[in-house]
Amino acid sequence: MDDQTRMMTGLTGLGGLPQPDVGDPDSVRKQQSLGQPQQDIGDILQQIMAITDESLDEAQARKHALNCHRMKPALFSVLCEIKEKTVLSIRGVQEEDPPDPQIMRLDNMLLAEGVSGPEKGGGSAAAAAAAAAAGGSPTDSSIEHSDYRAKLAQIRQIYHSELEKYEQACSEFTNHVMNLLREQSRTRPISPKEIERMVAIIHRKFSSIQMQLKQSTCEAVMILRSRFLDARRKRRNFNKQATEVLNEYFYSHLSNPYPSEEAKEELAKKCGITVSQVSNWFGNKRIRYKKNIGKFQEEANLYAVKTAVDAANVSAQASQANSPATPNSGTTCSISSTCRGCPFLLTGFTSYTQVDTLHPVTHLTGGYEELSGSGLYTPHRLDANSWQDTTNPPSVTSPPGPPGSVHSDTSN
DNA sequence: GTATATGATTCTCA
DNA sequence: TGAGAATCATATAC
Repeated sequence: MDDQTRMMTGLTGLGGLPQPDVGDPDSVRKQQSLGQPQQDIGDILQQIMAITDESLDEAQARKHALNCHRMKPALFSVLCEIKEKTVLSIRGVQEEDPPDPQIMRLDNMLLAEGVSGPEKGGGSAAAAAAAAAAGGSPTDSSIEHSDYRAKLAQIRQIYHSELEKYEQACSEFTNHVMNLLREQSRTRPISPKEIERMVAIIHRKFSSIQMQLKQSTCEAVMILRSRFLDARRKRRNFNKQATEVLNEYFYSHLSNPYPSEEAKEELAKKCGITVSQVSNWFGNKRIRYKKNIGKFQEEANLYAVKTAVDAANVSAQASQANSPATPNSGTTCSISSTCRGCPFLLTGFTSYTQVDTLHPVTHLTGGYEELSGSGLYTPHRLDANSWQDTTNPPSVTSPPGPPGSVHSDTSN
């Protein structure tokens, strides 16, 4: 007799079903000789199906009868035997799966974006960094920042609530299956290892749902991020005063318009923009100036005149303030606020004004040049080694500004 | 609506 | 890493 037949014949006698006594080998033989095993199986299945419609009490009673059946130990041992054989085929399944790389990627991303993990940092930090890079007015940045944070918090909330539901459903189903298995373990051999494996299978099934949840959350974050980044691309022109400050610096350092980090910071502060925006501005300005010097001549003239007028005003104030005996005793540079502190002497500057208003740009190169060791400084003249003639920024060859000067062309 | 100006981004290079 | 160069995308002027 094969295992299945043994099992089935064993089952026919269980549960108080109206079957011949299977405990009696003669009876079984009689049955088989009658050629009715197929019919019996059909009947048994019918009866099993009917069990679901029976009342709980009846089912309990049958279960009790089954547990107390004198054939139970025999059936159990048969099942154990079958199990012993079949367990070999499922051994491979028992090996632990490595963590799904896709889930790991999603987890890392959600963590980095601040959706999972601790509430602080992550996304808000990313938003802060992005907002800082966005530039514009601080108010705008903070509005965008808070908007981003609010939306991210919303995503986070939905994610956690869905995750909670998922975990609850998963644990409920697992418990249910475990209870069923425990229950069944009274009538068939189920090892704790098997229960564990079953739980793992359930978790695997559920993890695909979890993956979907994580994936859609990531997508939502990506969409939010791209919208936020798109918003960053929305360009706003700097205000007039900021542009003037930058232009003043640029044209007054035309021989070497590469502000140092300190100068950039100072300019950024003065203009109400970020240091990277200052860098962008100078990068764009240098390229565009170089490409079309002619076009910028007018602008250069404008700033030359402006700086000359400013300087004249400063000199007038200085001569009023200073002793009449020393009319040219070193006023500070007024080309731009960033130049203040440079001993841009009136003599040098007067000549600068006269020359450059008559012959602009070609002579107006900004920066300071020491007059043959005299200690007096005049604006630089454009020379062959100037940045405008080379692809790369000039090496640090321009004359150093006076001590304490903030000019980058003298310090970098 | 089109041309131009301009701030930002991306890529390459030293 | 900073700069040049090309390019994108938007603002602004007409």
